[in-house]
Amino acid sequence: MPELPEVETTVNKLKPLIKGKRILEFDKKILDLERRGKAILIHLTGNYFLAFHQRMSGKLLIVDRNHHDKYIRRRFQLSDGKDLAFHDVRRFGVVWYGPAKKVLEDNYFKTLGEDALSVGLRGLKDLLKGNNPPSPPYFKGGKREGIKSFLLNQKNIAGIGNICADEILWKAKIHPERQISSLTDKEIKILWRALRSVLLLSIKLGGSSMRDWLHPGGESGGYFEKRTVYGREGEKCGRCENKILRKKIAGRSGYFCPKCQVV
DNA sequence: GACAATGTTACAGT
DNA sequence: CACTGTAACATTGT
Repeated sequence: MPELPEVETTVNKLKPLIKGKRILEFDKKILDLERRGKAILIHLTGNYFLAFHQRMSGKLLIVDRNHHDKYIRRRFQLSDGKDLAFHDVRRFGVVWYGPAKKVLEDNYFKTLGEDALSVGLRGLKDLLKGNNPPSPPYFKGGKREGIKSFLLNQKNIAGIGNICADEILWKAKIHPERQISSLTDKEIKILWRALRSVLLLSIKLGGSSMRDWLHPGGESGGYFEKRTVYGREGEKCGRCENKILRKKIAGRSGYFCPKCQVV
């Protein structure tokens, strides 16, 4: 499911394909693209934004104008003759269009925490310990909350989804239900490093193409094959002889090694 | 029918 | 009261 690495990949791949082109129906030119959390923001002339959240099954594709598909929910004709298409089987995806200010007033953007790739070790520590200002204005982390639930909450840190959370926690050897208040400074440092390495490796490999997620040009990403725990219930842990468990945590499927991930 | 997924909201429980 | 966890919701292919 599109998480930070997939959205980052989408933006990176889409940028050279559409930057500078015009969107005919809006009569606006595409100035730039950026990722914010798991959303894609397209900056248009006139201080307008076109933005997307892929949620579960959304994909942004560049397609020929005569190419049709029942799951293309929205399409935008570009000045180069191609179409930018929002393909979304599950219809959970969100499309925003309007003045930049209006779009950013949407609850999703308004409550988004600091980006997972921008958070420094210091920042992560402050978040987990509830230090400093009410860090992000909509910060939701509590003392006894489990670490996975904390990482998945976009109001705390933006961009981490279910796959990345499990991969990060396995790498850091931390149990997903570990209470955040019990994490030592040393563990937080390991967690921060694991967070960065998982996200950066996934971006390098073009994200996870599980189910049918694709890059705008139709290529698939290579991270899903490299994953260590997600979806690997019953398989052997990559570090010890134990089997990967699956348990419902924070309302999602959680995969982890009960032996080397410390509660 | 159950399930998988995201992110928001409502609500029961501590 | 403040904080937690859980369930429900939007949807549809498997």
